[in-house]
Amino acid sequence: MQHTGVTIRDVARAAGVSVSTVSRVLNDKEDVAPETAAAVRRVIEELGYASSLAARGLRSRTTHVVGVIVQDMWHPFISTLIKGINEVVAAHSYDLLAYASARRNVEALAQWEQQQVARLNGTIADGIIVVTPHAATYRTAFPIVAVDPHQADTEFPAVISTNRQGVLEAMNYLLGLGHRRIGFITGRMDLQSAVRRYDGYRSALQEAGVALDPALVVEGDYSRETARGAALRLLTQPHPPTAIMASSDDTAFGVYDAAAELGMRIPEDLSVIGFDNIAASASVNPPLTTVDQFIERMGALAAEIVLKLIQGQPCESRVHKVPTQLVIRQSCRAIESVHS
Amino acid sequence: MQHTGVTIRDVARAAGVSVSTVSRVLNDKEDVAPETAAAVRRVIEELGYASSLAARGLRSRTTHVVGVIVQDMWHPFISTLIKGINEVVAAHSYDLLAYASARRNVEALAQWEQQQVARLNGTIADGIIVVTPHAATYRTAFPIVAVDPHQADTEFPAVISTNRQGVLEAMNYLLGLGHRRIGFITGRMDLQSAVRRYDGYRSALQEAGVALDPALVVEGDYSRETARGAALRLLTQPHPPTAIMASSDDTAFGVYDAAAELGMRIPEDLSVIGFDNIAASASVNPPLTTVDQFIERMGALAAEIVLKLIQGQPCESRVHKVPTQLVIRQSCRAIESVHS
DNA sequence: AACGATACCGGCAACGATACCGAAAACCTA
DNA sequence: TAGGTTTTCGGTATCGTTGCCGGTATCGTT
Repeated sequence: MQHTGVTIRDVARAAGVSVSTVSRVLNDKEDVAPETAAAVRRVIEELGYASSLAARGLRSRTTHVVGVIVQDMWHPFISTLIKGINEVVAAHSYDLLAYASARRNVEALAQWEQQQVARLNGTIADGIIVVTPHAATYRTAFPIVAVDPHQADTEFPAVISTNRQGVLEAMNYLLGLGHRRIGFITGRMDLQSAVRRYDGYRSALQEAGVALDPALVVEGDYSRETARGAALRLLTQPHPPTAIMASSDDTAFGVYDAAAELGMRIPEDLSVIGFDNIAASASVNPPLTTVDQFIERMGALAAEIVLKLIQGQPCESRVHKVPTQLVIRQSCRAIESVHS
Repeated sequence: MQHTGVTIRDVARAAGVSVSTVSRVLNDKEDVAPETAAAVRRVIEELGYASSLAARGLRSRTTHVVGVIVQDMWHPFISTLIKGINEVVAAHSYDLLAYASARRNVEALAQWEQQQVARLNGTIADGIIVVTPHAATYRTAFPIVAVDPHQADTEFPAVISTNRQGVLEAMNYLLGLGHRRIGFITGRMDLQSAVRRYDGYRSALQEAGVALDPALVVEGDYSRETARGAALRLLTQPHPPTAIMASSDDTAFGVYDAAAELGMRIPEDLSVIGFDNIAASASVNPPLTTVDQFIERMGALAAEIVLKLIQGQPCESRVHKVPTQLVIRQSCRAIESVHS
């Protein structure tokens, strides 16, 4: 007995039955006498036994576990997403397992994901949700759902929000308030979501007949710190913007930081709009006007799809869009005509 | 071939070698010719193969994975903790696996945890960190570390913060500002941390020679919504407190909500102190004075201990305390003498 | 040329659990 | 009571992987 814990054999021996019988009790099979089952259950409780996830999955190919592959469990977007996933998954009495790998070499992210998928594939989880995947295909016929994938068209179902449309709405709001010089801080441009948000920015300007000034677009990476630097560059140039459209709430917070450093007030001196509507955006000062992308609902939807796939039901459509909605708070202000 | 993905056998067949050889390549063993290894590696990459975590763990009893058992991955405390854990774990090139179970019956939490531990035990993870465990002992000789356990003395190493001391400091700050009627909203009193924070409240009053008024203590559960109700009760009574010590930042936010409803300004009409120093506490309005318990460091410490245990090193002490620190921001104000 | 020492690799068993098959026991039915 | 049916249970193979053992090929040495 090398196993550090209690195995099914220990239970069988203690209960005076065979391993098979214990297994039957564990899985609520028919063929077992009530009193035998009761005795086995008592022993299981006494010994504090639980079947090994690994061994069970290896043999029976079904684990009642949904896996989530992420690069970082801590980021608010991901953690909110997991909340949405967890609720649906728990309601179906599936367990949730989030996996983050240390061995991550940036130049081969797609391969890294493939590895993670293969590692959990079939033996640990019944289905997998991959968050912001780089790859568009995995070598497996396995329930997989992507959330916010890099690639536009994936082989597996994907859940995305209407990124372009969301920014478009926000921009129209700013334009309606009279802003014409609107700065833009991009997200990580290797992400599909960032590209589409930038698309929304450009489309809105075009529709409004405002020429795009390259000096007003700065590249960010969704992080607060990078955004701070980007905002400083935007705001210290000769002809600074009167409003900044940020590609994420974190990015918007970076703008807040920069404004504070420059002694600018929001919204009096500068209007700001974020994207995501993470929890913090309601409680910052001033409360941030932002585009809600219903992250929890995205997670819930992804979970529903993966559970459907697990149960063998086909997935009707490949791309599932979750609509966005502009949440107006207090970080924007109408601009008075500069010449009046 | 029932496996939905690629197995070691597929790799062996494709590379024209035996399964054993592939295994040797995978584990960087000595006895394999460089060109053979290269060929195998090429096939592995072509097929997108990765060894199954389950099978590998089952056979070799070492997985290079640290497991974290939580009830909810979403809560800021837990998610921050995971961030701290992840950094240390990744630095040692271990993978991180967070597990949340759906089958949770509240009356038998300790047994539920035992199940989770047994489930991951040995075959999936090399060591386990249990967050806010209910049980004080598990039936296993396995690297286990607890963070913020319910029980005061556990059989396994535990990481806690100096909860009592933290509240004591905060209270002394409030008392120093002249406050005498200080309300207290407790945490979930079944948690060790909540009890110790309440201890700190009582000790501070006693040391200062202020009698404890039971009307100023209301039970909460660390949640914002419950705290809102609790704060409303505190603030609408005949002789309301001039300051509220909240058992967590979320609790303090609930106090903010209640104050807003009642038209009270913070800190002009009411001083508030929180506990945790989660990210949001710096960006609320006004920025919250709170007790930083260095959640990330707690996670990092837990990870270090569990890695040490995995490597067979003994753990010198059972209880590891992470010191707290009062972070003074703008939610408190000195009280003018009511009679002047 | 013959031998021993390596280097390399394949076969087999085992990890803990479940699926399947068939045997033993218990229960009917006539 | 004999025969048949059902209930209950044990034995065995197997999942994908690695550890161990031993076999073969290659090479250097005298």
